[in-house]
Amino acid sequence: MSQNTIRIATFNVNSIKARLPRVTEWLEEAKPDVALLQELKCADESFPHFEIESAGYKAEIHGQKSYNGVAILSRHPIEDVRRGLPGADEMGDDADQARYIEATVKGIRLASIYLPNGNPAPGPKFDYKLRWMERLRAHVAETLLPSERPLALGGDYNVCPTDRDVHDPTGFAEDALCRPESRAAFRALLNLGLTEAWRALHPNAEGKYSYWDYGAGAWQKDNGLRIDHFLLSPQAADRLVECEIDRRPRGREKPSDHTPVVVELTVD
DNA sequence: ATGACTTTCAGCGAAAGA
Repeated sequence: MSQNTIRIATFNVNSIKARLPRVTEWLEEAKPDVALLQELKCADESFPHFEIESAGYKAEIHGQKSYNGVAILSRHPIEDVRRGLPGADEMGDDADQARYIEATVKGIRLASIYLPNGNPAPGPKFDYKLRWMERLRAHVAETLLPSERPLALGGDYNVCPTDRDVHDPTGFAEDALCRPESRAAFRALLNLGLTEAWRALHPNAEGKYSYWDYGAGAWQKDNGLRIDHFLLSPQAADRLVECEIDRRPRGREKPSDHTPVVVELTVD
């Protein structure tokens, strides 16, 4: 007896308008049930709903002009949408940054996350990154995990979890993506009981990346970083079938600097 | 090599990205 599965992708598109041909052709070929997008760089009212619906997807948006912006695209109904993490009021400086959207699809609680980059580090942007990560940790601990439901948090975490996830560990040692504080905050999420899906299925892999800089021939030389991840609650990790990096979109004309990561989970 | 590339902005150079 075969089981039904759901395929969920995460993709930092680096402008949904500039990337629309890449995104629609990838949706047509990869056909994920859900696509979590980051860096839309557009306001809610200018999101290209017509083209996305024509590809077969409904979209819930948390947009922002010029910067940031996240979305949940789905071929199935999207329920109980939440925009933004709790705690913005205490932050003082980020009430507007559109970096988090959460919703339920087919009984799975999903989030699309665009974690702050944090460079240059040290500095105020790095402090902001660490505060944002603590807000995410608190929300997962206080609200999401206690529900004891399947939970998949996908997105651009802007963290290389270990040196195996960086083409040049020495050169990036002081970078906000690789610094010990960033990695400790990422491990604090895992220590709540979350599973990093790709690493769980590829425990010994090195040199597998989800981002390549536009410059210096980084893609051609495979000088990349693995910073796009899925974190799963125990109830979702028990359903984990597969997690793969889809390199195809990065090699095409006018690509995003990121490429999608796809996770497959069984559903009832 | 003080670089490299891309996107946005009521732009015309600068900021941000990672």
